[in-house]
Amino acid sequence: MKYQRPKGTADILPGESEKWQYIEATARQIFDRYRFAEIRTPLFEAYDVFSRSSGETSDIVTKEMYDFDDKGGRHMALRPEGTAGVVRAFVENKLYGPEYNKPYKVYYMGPMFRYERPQSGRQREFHQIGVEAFGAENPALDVEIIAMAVQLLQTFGVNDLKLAINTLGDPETRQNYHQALVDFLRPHFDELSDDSKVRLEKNPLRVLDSKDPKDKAIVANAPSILDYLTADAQKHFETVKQLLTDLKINYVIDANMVRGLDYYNHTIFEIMTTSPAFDNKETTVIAGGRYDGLVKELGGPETSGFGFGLGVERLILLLDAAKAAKMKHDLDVYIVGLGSDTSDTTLALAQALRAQGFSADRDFLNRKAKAQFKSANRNNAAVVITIGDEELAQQTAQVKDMKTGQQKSVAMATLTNNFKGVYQEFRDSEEK
RNA sequence: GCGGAAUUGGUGAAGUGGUUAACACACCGGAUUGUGGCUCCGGCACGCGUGGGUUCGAUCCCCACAUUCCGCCCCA
Repeated sequence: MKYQRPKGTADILPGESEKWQYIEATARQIFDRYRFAEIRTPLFEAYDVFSRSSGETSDIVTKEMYDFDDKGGRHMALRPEGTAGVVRAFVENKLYGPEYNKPYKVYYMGPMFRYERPQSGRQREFHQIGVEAFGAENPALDVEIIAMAVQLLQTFGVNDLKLAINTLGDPETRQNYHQALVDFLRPHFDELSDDSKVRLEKNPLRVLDSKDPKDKAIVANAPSILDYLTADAQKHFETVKQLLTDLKINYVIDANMVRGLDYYNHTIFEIMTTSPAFDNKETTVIAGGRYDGLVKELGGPETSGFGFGLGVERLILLLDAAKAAKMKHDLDVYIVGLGSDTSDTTLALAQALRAQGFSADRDFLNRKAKAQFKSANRNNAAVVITIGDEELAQQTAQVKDMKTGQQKSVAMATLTNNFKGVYQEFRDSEEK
C-alpha cells in the first residue's frame, strides 16, 4: 500500500454514494419548498475571510485552519465552514441590492476542511449542507428556518430530535454579560480546569460549555445571559419561543449553549439526537443561529443573517443506525452472450435497450452461461436476454423473467424497437 | 496539540522466533459443450501497515514512523 488517502479523508464508494445522493436530493427538495436557491462558492478563500468572520481567537482560526501560501504568495485557506464564503459572495456580488428579494435565501452543500484529529464522524475533510438567509431581522425567519431544519431531519427519518435554543442577545447584551461572567469566574480562577483557565482569557462564554465536573459545579451558579438581555433582545427571544410553540415545535432552553464562532448573536440553536450510532450519547446534527453583524464585518452594509449547518457524515451514521431504506437501483436487463461471436450483437442490443430507457449490462469476460447468470442474479436483474449462435443465426433472443423463471424466444427486431412491450408482458404475467 | 488501543488475503479472522501463514465467507474454474439453487473438487497472501534494529533465522522481540479507532480539546 504505497499510496493512501490523506489522513482524515474518506473515499465514498458505490454502495455508500447512493446515500449521499439521497441526502442531497432530499435536501434540495425541502429547501426548494422554502424557496432557498443553491449557491456555490470556492472551496478556498483568502485566509482573512475566515479569520475575520470566525474571530481571531476562535479555535478554528487558531488551530484548525487548513491554510497555505499559494505560488503568488497569497495566504489562502480551505474553507472550515460554509457561512464565511457565502457572506463574502453576498457582499462581493452586491446581493444586498434592491433588485433582490429580501430575505435573500441560499443553500450550499459540499466539503469543508479542518486540520484536526480524526475520530469517527469527524474528519479533516467533511461535508456540510447549510442554508443562509440575509436581510430580515424578523424572529419569524429564525423560526421558519429552525422549522425547516426539523422537517429536514424528520424527512430523513431521524427521530428522538431535541431542539435546544438560546440567545446571545445583541452586542450590548453580550458586553454586559461578558463582564458579569468574568466578574463571577475570576474569584474561582484557581478552581477551574486548565482548559477553562485558558477559556476565561480567550472566550469566557466557553467556560459555560465545559464538560469538566468541577467547572460544571462552578458554572451552575454563574449568572445567566437571560438575565442580561436588553429589551430588544428579550423581545426577539420571546417571539421566537412563542412562534415555536405556535408551530408545536418542542424545544428546551439551554442558557449555557454557546458558539465557537464569534459572529453569532440573538437566536442560536442546535438539534441533537441520541442514537446507538453515537453510543446513545446526545449528538448535535444541525447547529445554527443568527449573525447580524457578519455581513458588515466582511465589508457589506449592515445586513442581518440567519443560517444553519448540517454535518453529512454524522447524518449518514444516523441513517445507518436506522437501517435506512435501500437506495440502490436494480438492473432492468442483463444480457448473456455465449461465445465471442455474440459480442457485437450484445453490445448493440445493450445500446438499443438503453436508448429505450432501460438499464442494461452484459458480460465482458467471455464467461460461461452459468457464471453470467450468477452475475445477473447478483445485480438483481429483472430480465435476462440470452444470445448464442443459434439465436444469432435466427435473429432472435431468449428473454427470461428472473422472478418467474419463464423464458421465451423473441425476435431481435422487437427487442430493439419495442422492448417496453416485451417487458410489460412479463410484468403482467408476474402479477397473475 | 495531549493520552490510550489497534494494524495478518477481497472480507471476517487463527497463528508461531525456524521447512508449504489455519479456518470460514466471497471470488474464479471444473463436475453440468448454453441458464440463477444445492453438493462435490480445485484455485486464490512472492506475504503478515512502512522503515530500521536484535538474531544463525522474525509476521511473531525492540525502536521509529504512518494510518485507523477511542478519550480530551473542539466541533458538524
